[in-house]
Amino acid sequence: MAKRRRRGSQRVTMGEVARLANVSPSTVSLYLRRPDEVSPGRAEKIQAAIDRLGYLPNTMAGGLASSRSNVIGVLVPTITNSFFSETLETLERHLRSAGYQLLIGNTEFDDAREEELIRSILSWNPVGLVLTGFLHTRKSLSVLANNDTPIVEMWDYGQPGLDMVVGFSHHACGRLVAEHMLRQGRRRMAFVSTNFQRDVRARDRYHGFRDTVEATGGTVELRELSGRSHAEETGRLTHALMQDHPEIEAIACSNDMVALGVLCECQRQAWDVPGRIALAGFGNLDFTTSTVPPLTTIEPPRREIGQHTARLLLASLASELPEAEKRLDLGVRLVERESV
Amino acid sequence: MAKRRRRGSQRVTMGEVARLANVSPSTVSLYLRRPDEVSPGRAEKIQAAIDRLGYLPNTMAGGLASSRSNVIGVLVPTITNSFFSETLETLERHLRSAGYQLLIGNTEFDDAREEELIRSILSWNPVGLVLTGFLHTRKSLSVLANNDTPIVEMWDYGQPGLDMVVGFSHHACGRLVAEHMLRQGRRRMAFVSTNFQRDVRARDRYHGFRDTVEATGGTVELRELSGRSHAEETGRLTHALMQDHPEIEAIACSNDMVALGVLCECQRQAWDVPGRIALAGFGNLDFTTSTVPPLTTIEPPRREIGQHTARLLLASLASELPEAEKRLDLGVRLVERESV
DNA sequence: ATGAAAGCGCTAACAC
DNA sequence: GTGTTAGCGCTTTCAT
Repeated sequence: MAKRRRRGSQRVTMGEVARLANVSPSTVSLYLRRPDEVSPGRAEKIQAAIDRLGYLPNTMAGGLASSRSNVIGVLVPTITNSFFSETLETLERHLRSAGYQLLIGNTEFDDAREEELIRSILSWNPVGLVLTGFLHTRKSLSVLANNDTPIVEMWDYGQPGLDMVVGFSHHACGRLVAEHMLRQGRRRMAFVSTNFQRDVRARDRYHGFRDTVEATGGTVELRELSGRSHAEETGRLTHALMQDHPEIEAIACSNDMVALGVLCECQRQAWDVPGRIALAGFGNLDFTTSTVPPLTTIEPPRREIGQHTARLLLASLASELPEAEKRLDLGVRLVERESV
Repeated sequence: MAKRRRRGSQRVTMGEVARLANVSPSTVSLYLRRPDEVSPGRAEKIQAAIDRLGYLPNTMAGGLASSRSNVIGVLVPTITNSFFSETLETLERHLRSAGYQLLIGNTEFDDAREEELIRSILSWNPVGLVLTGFLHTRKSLSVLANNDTPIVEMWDYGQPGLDMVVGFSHHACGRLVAEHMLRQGRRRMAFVSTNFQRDVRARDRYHGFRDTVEATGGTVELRELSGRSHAEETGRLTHALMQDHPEIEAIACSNDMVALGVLCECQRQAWDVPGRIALAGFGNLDFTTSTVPPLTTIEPPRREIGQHTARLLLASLASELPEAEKRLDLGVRLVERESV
C-alpha cells in the first residue's frame, strides 16, 4: 500500500506539546533551550509530551524568531578531492558539535558560480562564512562588504584577506620541492601541472618552484595539462617533454595524480626514477606510499585547516578577535621518499 | 581598523525595499516569485530598489511563511571518498539547479550518528531526504515513519527500502569479479577486505564473490583489515596470506585502495600479476589505469546514482510516483584490464 | 495588478 | 519559575 503523503500536513508544534504537558509554549521553549531553568516536575511532563508526540523543533521558526541562525556557509572548489573533502569533514565535525549546520557549496573552480553561491548562502543569514582562497569577483566582494558575517578564507596564505585567513603558502610548497631537488644536484627541471586557469594555487606552487630553481641558475620547463589530471594526457605530455628536452633530470608536478601519470610514463619508457629523472608531487595522497618508487611529495595540512578554521570561526562568534590572531599560516611538510 | 561587527544589526528587509519602491511588501514578494505578474513599471522600480539596497531575501522567513522549505537532506558515510563525493557533487548540481539547498551530513559509517543527523535535518523541514544504504536504527525508522518526506536510499539495491531506492547490487559486483577470474581458470581465491563492520557493502561484495566461487568448487580465503585500507597493513596481511596459502592464484579486493596495497606487496615479492596472482579491485579509481599492470576493477555508477536520485526526488515532489518507478538498479560494469 | 491583514512556529521581554 | 504578549520577515488569501 502506497504511503499517503500528507503534503503540507502540519508537523507537531511546540503548542501541541505545551497543551499535552499542561504548560505554556514559552515554558516548552525554555525547557528546550535551558532545561534546568524549568522545575523538574514540569520538565518531566514536557519531555514526556515531546516523546509521545515525536516533536521536533522547527529550526527555521527558531532562527527567524531569534534572528540568529545556526548556519555556517562553506564554499569549496570541489568536494571530489581529498584536499577539500578532508578539510570539509574536519570542519563539519567541529562545527556540528558546536551546534552549527554547514551549508556546503561547490564552486567548481568558477568564481561566477562562487558569486551565486555566496548570495544563496547569505540568504540563510549564516553566522559565518568559509571561502576557499582569495580570488573573488568584484560583485562577491561588494556583497560581502555589505555584510558583517565573520569570514575565513582558507587553503591559502600570503594575501591580506577579507577577515580571517587559515592556510599555507603554495609558493613555499614549490620552493621546498625545488630546494630538495637542487640539494640532490639536479639543475634541468620541468614542472608538469594541471591547468592554471582551473586551479590558481597550482600556479603559485609553480612560481615558487621556478623562482627557486632559476635563482640558482637552473632551468624550468613548464607543461600545463588542458584540464584536471588525466593519465593519458599526462603520459603524452611527459613523452613530448622528454623528447624536446632529453636533458631534464627532475620533474615537479602540481599534484600527486599528475606525478603518478608521469611516473607511469617513466616506467613505460624504462626511465629510471630517481636515477634518470627525479619526481615529486603535491598532496601526499594515499597511493603515494604504494608506487614504485614511493613518491616524494608535500603534505598539506588538510585536516588542520578544517580544525583551525572552525576554531577561529567559533572564537570570533564569541568575541571580536584581535587582528594578530586572525591570520594563520599552517605551513607544509616535505615528505621525502624515494622518487627524488 | 577592525571592522565593526554590528551583531544583530538587521539586514535589509522586504519592507524597506517596498518603501523605497513605493509599493507594498506583498508586491515585492510577488515580484520576486512571479515577476511577470506585476506591472513592468513597478517591476523596474522594485528591481532598482533591490539593487540599490543590496537586498537579499531571508530564506528562513520565506520558508516559515510558506511552510515549505527548499531543503533536501543527504546523509553519506563519508565525503572523503570519491564514491560518495562524486554522487554528492552530481546530486547537488542537479538539485541546486532546481532551486534546492542540500543539507549534507556525515554519518562516519555509524548508525547512531545517522540517527542524530536524521533528527537534526528533519528539524529543517526538508522536502526530501537521501540516505545511504538500508541500515538504519530502530529509532531512525520510527522517526522516519512519523514523517511523510520522500526518501531515497541510495548506493544499494536488493532490499525493500523505505520509499525510493537508487543503487546497484554489491552482491553482483562480487559475482562479476568471481566469474571473470573463474573464466581465466583460477580456482584458489582470496578476498582481502576493509572492515565489514565499517562498510556493510564490502561484505555484500564478499558474499557475492564467495558464493559464486564456491558454487563451482573453488575456495575463498577471507582476510579483513582492521579498519579502512592502509598500505602497510594490507601488505602485511597479503604476505601472511600467501605464506599460509601459497596455492592462491587470485585475489579479489573490497576496493581499489586495498588492491593497490596488495599489488604493491606483489611487486615487492616479485610475484607476477597476473601470471602468478590475478588481482581485482572495486571502484575504478583514477589511479587504476596507471598501475603496472593496470587494475581490473568494477565501475560503480557514482554519478548516475546522484543524477537518478535527484530525478526521482524531483519527480516525487511533483506528484506521487507509481510504485514501479520507485526502485532503480543501475548495475555495474566490469572493467577488464590486465591484472586478471 | 495591488495592498491589507492574518498568520507560519518560534523566541524574548516582561510581568507576575 | 511560568505565562502573556509582541514580534522575527516573509507568504498568502482576499478585497479592491
